[in-house]
Amino acid sequence: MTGPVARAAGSLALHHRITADLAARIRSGDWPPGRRIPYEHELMASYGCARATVSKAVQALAAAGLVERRRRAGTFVARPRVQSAVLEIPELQAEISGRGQAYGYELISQQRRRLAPGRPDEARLRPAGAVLEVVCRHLANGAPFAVEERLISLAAAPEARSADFRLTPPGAWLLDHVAWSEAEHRIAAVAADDLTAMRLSLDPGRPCLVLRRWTWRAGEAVTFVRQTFPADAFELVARFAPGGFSQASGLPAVRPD
Amino acid sequence: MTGPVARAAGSLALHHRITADLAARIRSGDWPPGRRIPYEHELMASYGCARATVSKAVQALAAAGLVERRRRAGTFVARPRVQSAVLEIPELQAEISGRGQAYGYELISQQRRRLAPGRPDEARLRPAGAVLEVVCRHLANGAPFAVEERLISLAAAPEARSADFRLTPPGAWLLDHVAWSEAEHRIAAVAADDLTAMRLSLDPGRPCLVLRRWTWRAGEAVTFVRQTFPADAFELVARFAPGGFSQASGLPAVRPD
DNA sequence: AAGTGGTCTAGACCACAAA
DNA sequence: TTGTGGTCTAGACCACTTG
Repeated sequence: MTGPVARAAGSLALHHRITADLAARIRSGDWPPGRRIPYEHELMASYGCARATVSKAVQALAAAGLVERRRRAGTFVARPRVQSAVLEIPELQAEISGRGQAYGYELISQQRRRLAPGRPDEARLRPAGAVLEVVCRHLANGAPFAVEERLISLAAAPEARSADFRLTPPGAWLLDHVAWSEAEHRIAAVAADDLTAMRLSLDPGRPCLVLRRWTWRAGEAVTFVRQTFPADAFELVARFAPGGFSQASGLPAVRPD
Repeated sequence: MTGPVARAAGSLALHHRITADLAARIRSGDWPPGRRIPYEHELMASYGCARATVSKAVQALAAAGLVERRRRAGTFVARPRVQSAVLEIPELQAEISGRGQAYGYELISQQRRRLAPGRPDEARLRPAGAVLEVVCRHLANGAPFAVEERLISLAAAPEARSADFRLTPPGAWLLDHVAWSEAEHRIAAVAADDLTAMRLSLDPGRPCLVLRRWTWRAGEAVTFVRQTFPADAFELVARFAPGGFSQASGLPAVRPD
């Protein structure tokens, strides 16, 4: 019995406080992917509360995908996925291979430079910071599939200084070197400019899909990437179902085309 | 004291079973938006379990956005949002008004017809069903902003038979007449064909962003819509943050541009 | 004022996977 | 075998909001 509900200082429910505490340690990179977080009974002791309370807190992390729980083993920081299931923006290599096509990659240029504060896209990265600029090209069955222009903040990811992107696409490299993060995507249609058209073997003015993505870690911008696809080569898919609760009726067969 | 964990028949945890039960009633339209669902103590009696169990089940629905809970009032089926926060595809009227522009709407045509099984986009709707086809145009400050071609399955939404879309955009009408649903979006870039170019006051061949959306209710396709935007008029935004737990560090100022 | 949902506890049994 | 997380209970106090 009892349980006078020790109302925490911040007027925030205790289990919310615990969730936020743990999430902060994960997002900051303090607890890297794969690391085991404390057992529930340890968190009970740390926070001085019942097991149901810490359990609720950690289950919220699991529902958000930040951790994975395994019986008898413990709870571990999850490896970041490229995307949630809602907006599928796969790694291009996996996407092309999944189509049964041969994937090709070509580095076009790689250089250090300073940000151009005049460009609004770049302004979201740390102002006046040094960045690594990588321009590359993805091929499917030998045909240009996408051009990628990427900036990596060297302040946020100093390991990139010594990275070599001649063989490894920068997206794949970052997946292994940047912990959990927030991201924003912007998707637009544009007419190919002369340079892009040349790189994609298109006529200038032809429509292209442009995907821009900013990625932050702990509030600091890590990378900005702009990928340009020929209009007929790529289509983004986003599924949305409220609450993934098993529905006996079965989902529609959403696989044609 | 007791609590032998009455393992349910389906080998599914009781709170999961309850969540699925309630979600099914909501998605089927059995409980329409705004309807109050049973109080927790009523669910306790129905399922013969402790309050914590039904509470966990209903809180899962709330987390998924299917219901809204108000103290002292009860728990109510939420009105479907156009989109989750992850992929923001707002109603065009709200989007344009939000920019401080004048919104305009024009119906181009409205007619009943049968599905054309040859078109793969349409094939996802119930085969051989009768549909209402609505073509319309959205304007911002008097300039064409988007053309919309929509099919509404009359088998799934018979009320549409008597709807009048001369003044009301079909999207807004559907929001009030179709309950919770699943959706899929496909986003692509295309060159404007002659008809679309004329309707958007563009030169043929100019790039456009095309958004296609299929919506299902209880496994049955309700509507398909194809919206075409001039490339410079529209940009889709998708944010992704793992778990929206308050992070004391604060999110980056993601509002420039 | 009354009743809802929000939270917390102390204890218990269980399934399961790792050691 | 052991200990983790998964689940459930019976009871309690509280905040908030609505009638």
